[in-house]
Amino acid sequence: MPSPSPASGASSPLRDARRSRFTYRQLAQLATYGTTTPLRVIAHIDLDAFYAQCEMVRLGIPEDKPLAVQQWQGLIAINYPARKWQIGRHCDVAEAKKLCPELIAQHVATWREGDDKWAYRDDAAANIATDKVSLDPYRLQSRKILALIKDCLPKDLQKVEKASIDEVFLDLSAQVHAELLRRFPELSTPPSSGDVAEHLPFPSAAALDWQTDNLVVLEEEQEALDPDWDDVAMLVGSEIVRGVRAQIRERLGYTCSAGIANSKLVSKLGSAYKKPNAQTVVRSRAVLPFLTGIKVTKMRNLGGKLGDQVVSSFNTESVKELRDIPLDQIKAKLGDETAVWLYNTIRGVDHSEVNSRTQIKSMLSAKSFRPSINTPEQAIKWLRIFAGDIYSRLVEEGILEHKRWPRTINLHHRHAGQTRSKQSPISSGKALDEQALFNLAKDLLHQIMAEGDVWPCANLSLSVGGFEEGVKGNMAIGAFFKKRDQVPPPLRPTDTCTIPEGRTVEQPSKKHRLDEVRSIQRFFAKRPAGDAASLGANGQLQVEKLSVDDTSSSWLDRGSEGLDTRGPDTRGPDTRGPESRFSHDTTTGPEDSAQAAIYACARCKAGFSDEVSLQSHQDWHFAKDIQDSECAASTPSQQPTPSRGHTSRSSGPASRRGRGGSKLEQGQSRLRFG
DNA sequence: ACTCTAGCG
DNA sequence: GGCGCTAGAGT
Repeated sequence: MPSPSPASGASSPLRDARRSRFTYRQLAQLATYGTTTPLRVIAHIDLDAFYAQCEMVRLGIPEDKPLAVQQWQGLIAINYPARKWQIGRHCDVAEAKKLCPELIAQHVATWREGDDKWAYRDDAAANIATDKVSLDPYRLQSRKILALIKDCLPKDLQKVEKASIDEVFLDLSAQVHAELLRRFPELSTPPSSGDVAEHLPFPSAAALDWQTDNLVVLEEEQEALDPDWDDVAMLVGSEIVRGVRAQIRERLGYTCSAGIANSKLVSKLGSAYKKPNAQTVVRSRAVLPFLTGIKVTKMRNLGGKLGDQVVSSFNTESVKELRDIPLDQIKAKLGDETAVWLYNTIRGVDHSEVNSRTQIKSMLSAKSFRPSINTPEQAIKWLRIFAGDIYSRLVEEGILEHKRWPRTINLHHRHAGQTRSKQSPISSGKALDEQALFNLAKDLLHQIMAEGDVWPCANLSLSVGGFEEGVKGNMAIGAFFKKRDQVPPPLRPTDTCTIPEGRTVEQPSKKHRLDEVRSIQRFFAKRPAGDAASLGANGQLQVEKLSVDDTSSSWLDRGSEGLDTRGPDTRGPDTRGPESRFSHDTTTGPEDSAQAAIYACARCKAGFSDEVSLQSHQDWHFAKDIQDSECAASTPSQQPTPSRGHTSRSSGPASRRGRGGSKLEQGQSRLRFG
């Protein structure tokens, strides 16, 4: 059927059998990180046995050697070679050594009373009474990895959420969007009808090369469907992630696992699917079959009591069976909000946003006392250690440069099973040093002591929180979140701004279309030719045109510079002693390039220094308009709505605790490759 | 300001 | 199973 003439029955030019399922609008929404577009690409990256890897790298231990990280007599991380010996987190050191005599059990670093820095000590395990564990070495590595990840992605097209010390979410939508336009110029042609509801032409690529990715195996019928844009988008995302993982491996020596999917929910399950050192793609057509093989308690936010409640309410932990339960029945058990959330979750529907926030909100330093301590003098010694710990972390947060400032300090105390706390404000006016923190902590302790029984004390913790962003000489907040008639900030590419509806979008602007192109080239230019060919590598010309002066050093020549937001030399106590092999490239902050604005946006008056920036800014308006036009339809799907108000009944035992350690249990779909 | 619960690794 | 950590709701 070479004739390009009208699809027969369908009459509408918008719906044609030879057209994509997806519309121009849905494509455009990628550029603004719209959370409901089916083309969205989210990745979850999870470092393999992170603490253990940190020690392997630090100590220069060959990666096939079994190693575990020890905390007192227990183990808090076990690398994959050691897991072959059945060593798990439930083991203590003695048991583990019995299972595997060659096991290297490396104790975590500790702070020690009377010492002002943490250190790795041979005798730490024997000094539980005087030492407190320090996770600083891992935080430091976590930062470096995060910085590298950000460095691998185009500055203005990245959205990175630090989910924990060893996990990140990436929203790759905008980058994938740019790459799709580059590879498939036909996507840049406006819809012939002029209506963004028109369906896209079908992708010109016939077969997709998934390389080493794991794909969920599907029924033939499903697999036989031609790839549509969601598959292509996913493939591009997967290539990006493979590149990021390769960099982490090459530059820092860490392996990680990744999941690529349409949502945070599914991408996280994907990264856990195959470990270590692998990545799993869950295409949208594979979501339901994929989830079918997964226990409901493995899903995000269902690992705790809520999950137990679900299981006991419906007498199954199978996602497949839960899907057969009508919404009303779920509502009856869990309350409306939670029910709707669950109903969507077990269908892989999750529109939660990737927050481009890599900053922590509070920090805590704590110690459990075994045995309990009994005097103020003892407590005060610990407060000094806590203060030192927290201070060094505050320095890393940029407290010296007033980048971030904690508003409150809090002391918790446990006595006779009861916990009490006191908190007080931290003045933002005066200097905050270790001594000041210590003094505040002592005050709080005195308040607690004045109010009741304190001894014996089983636990003390000091925390600071309520961080505010830099105040001094920094107009960030006021400038960006001021007026109702919100305009996109003209000069800062990665900041978010709220638009009137209260949603946030990121606005690409300024010189960064160029960075973007460059950075995409990084990924695809140095790839074996076969790879791009499978997708039909067009769009090259366009890139050539855009990638003008590439005078700056190639990313390959750079370390993680320019990304870490710390100022120079704000490191904690780190490289100490010969055993410490973490390297610490000192980094410089991002430079501000103030530019003269000679091009103005007609719509919002934002100024730009060159035509390309202006164009890219107008693209943003275009995409945002489309997103806005979609507002009514979009559900602001959210958190699990922790069954607060209506939990009521039978929060019964359920005592599920599946904790079996088996990872790929029951009927999960098999994987096609390795 | 303070307490409590939850979730995760 | 405990510990260290973070977040957020309720009051």
